[in-house]
Amino acid sequence: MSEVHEQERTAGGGAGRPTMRDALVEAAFELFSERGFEQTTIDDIVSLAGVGRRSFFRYFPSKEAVVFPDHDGCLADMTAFLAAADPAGDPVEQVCDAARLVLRMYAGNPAFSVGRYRLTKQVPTLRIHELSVVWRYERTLAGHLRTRYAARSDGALRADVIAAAVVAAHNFALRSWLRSGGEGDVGTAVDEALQLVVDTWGDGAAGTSGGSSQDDEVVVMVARRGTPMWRVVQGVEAALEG
Amino acid sequence: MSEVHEQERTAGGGAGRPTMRDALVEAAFELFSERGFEQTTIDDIVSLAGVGRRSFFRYFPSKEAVVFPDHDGCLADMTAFLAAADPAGDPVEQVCDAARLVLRMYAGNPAFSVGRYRLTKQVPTLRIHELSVVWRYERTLAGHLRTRYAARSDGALRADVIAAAVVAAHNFALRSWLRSGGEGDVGTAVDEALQLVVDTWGDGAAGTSGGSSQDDEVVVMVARRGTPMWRVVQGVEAALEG
DNA sequence: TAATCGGGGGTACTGAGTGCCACACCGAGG
DNA sequence: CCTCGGTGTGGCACTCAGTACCCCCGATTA
Repeated sequence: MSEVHEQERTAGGGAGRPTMRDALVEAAFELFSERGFEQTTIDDIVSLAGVGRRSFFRYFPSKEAVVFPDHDGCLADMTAFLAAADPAGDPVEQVCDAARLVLRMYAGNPAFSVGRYRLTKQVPTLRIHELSVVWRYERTLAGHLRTRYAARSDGALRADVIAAAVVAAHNFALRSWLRSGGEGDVGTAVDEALQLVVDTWGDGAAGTSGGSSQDDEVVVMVARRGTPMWRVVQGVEAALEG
Repeated sequence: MSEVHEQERTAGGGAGRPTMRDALVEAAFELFSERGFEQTTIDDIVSLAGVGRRSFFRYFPSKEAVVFPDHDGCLADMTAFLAAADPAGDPVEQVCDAARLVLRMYAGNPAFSVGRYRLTKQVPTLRIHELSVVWRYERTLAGHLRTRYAARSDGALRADVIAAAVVAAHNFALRSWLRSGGEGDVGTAVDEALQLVVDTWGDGAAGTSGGSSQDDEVVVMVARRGTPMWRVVQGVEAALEG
């Protein structure tokens, strides 16, 4: 199911009819890659996707958001993962595993990730938007570490520093892989990078248990009446990916 | 001279007539604090400042940039500081000192910094813009560390991780101080926070020399014909602050 | 068939940001 | 004296992102 989900998210192909959200993402990337981000207007995207202009903003809060359609769901995944983490385990290992969730998302669609990287690298607006995405991941990791280090006097400081270090190490390996065009094994590269953080900040030798058992079959999405569509979709995506 | 510069930068007061840039910053903050950032239009700002609308964008590239009028100059200061750093010194200590340059800027105008913090905290657009500002600092620090760690096999990774850790520690102490309304000594708080980074990543016991001798009297600003005004201003500010 | 509800389309509007031109000022030179 | 080039500024018009509002259509229910 996870693979089908990934497929629908970016390519829109598969068995069923592609959703409007997928059609918008596909049309946007087609135009962005051929004529650039700033040279493409919302009207261009919606006319290619064959939908109304108003519908674009039902699924994406801004023009930049369509470039990162999967991060909202991944952030929710990370939050759920950390909430279910073993309270006795090494928190540094846990946030490293949480970061690996993001990596899996990138590695799941190498072509899409590399194309987005090339786009993001040369469009300042997208680079800034990506910063806000990364920032939310970092704050989520820091929040988890803060609760675990609550007993320490410098707990909050340690939490912020370790979260920043984990994100930096993760991004270092990820960007190196993206720069190479998606060649080689990202997984081990990220493992090596995160190892540096674990060696300096981790507990030392903790049991690598941390088993997470999520076996839910039914997904419930609760939202206020009037909630924008894109927020509902991200909630559903997050729930489905668990 | 540095103090006069700080004064002119935010309050516009002092001996000489306030520049147009200062008038715009002052008018913008007056309106932002009384009716909010999003409720204030560029027309409101320029009409209060008594200048034309077109002139605003001559000095600031966007509406958000007027909230951070001093960071461009501070970034140039940091770049110059690191370029003049002792090649034999502890690079971790050096980037910590570079981060202290940013702190000095905040501590130089507590009222302005606290007001901006309150504004930034509750306006998403400004929070994102601040992220891009912090990101440029972090990349500058990482660039310095990369050249110093070029010999190590994991030099680039270490550089990115340490830069992220320094920024996180710096921001931890700074935000705590800003949240308190500017009470207490930020300097020692940042020192304590950065000490955690130095203790884990620094050389251990290096000589605290790092003397920087900048005694230039003449400032030369070179720019292409047609360079936007705000870029020229940021260059001059950066040169004057050295 | 009428009523209701929710998703989608269309229209008009606000406001940020840009390009272009006109005007005012100022020093240099005929 | 007038002219010329350069520079800083204001004004006008334009594009486009994002939003508010209303209408249409299809599906469900009485």
